[in-house]
Amino acid sequence: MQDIFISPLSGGLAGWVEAFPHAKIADFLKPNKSQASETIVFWLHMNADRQEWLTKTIKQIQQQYTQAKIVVLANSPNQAEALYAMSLGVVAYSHAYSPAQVLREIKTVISHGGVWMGPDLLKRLIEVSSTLAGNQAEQVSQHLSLLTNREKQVAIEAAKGLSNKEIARILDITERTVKAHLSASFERLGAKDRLHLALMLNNKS
Amino acid sequence: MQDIFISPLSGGLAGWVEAFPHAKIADFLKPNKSQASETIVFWLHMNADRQEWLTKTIKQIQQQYTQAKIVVLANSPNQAEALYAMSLGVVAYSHAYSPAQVLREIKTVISHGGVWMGPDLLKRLIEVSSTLAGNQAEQVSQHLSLLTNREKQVAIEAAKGLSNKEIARILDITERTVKAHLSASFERLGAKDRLHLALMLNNKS
DNA sequence: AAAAATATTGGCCTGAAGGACAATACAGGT
DNA sequence: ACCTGTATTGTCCTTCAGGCCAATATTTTT
Repeated sequence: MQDIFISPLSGGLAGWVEAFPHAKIADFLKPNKSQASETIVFWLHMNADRQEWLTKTIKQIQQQYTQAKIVVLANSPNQAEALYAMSLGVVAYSHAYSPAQVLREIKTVISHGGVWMGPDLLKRLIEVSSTLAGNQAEQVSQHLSLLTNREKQVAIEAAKGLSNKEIARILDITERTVKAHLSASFERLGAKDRLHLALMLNNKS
Repeated sequence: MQDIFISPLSGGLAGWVEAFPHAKIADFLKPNKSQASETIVFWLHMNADRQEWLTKTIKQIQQQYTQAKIVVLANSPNQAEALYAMSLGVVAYSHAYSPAQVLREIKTVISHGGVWMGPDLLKRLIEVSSTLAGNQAEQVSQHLSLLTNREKQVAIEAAKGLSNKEIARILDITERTVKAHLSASFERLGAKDRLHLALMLNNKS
């Protein structure tokens, strides 16, 4: 799992380098040419005056890397910004000057499908939500994080209602392979068949 | 890091044992005599009719073990219960029959300070908190109005993921009749199979 | 270097799903 | 009485899904 830090500070912050000596550090998002199957963690260094940049960058990443996990490291963390970032699909939000140890913890958490946020933020989220009746929009499930890349692709197509044969065609693999990935997906997600899988991925369970 | 499962089912569920062969399984919380400094993960097996028990047990754990992480594994997960549990300080909420793999993921996440919850719940938390506004009534699909009463009943069950046989049993009709109603439903709604029907009735297409 | 996942494909088999082609019974409206 | 829509069930048949038995190559992790 590769780490890419994006920060206006060339060289990044000391804690980052300490935590991930082999990470790439850039000052802007480079176009994704290679169709890497590997999951990439993007660490976005957020400054109060760069909200527009944050929005744009997150969207770009999500377009170019379906597998990416995005972390926002804020110079001046605040709940509003955290909420905003997480509503865009960011899976962790922390202080830019978090020590290396914390950064590594964050990485462990998100790479196993978890979410990382400060205790205050979590509490706030829960308090507010407990009192309100909410709605839900569309976004694909984080169940997907439990699947491997290929399984994910197959599962997504299956959840759209495609047959194994159709999936095989568009992914250019054998129908047999589709079955294998699907069976593995059922196992991992605890779904009993493709319909249950679809319900899960469509936020119905 | 020690794992303690608390479940009314002696022996616990298979997935737990598979995930954590060395965990203790009890049917009630034992008093803590030793002042262990080690972090303990408590996995509470929740049943719909035991909310009182859940509340009491969580409070006891928090009193006796300052370091404890508490996970709730629910037989019938739902958002309300999840919100309630997390408002008590639970750091993960999942299905009781989650596969071993998921349980291990959860443990990894929480033991590194993360929070684990279903994608629905997270999304709901964020949405509600960030918008704080408009809700939207639970609109049952308008598709259903195209069906006759009996077809409707059958279609709804099918959309939950039940098999023809199961539907036949709960509606007390023959499996053949279920098929007839389903075929009629497909015809009327223009669905090509039960999965598409499910997607339609779940407002996904 | 060794071990563990992941991606790929094969064949075989069972059971479920859904279409084709029916029949019967009952309700309500014309 | 007659027609129409609904509800019910039957048999036969084909296709598909998914489990079980694998094996192999590549990648990732330890």
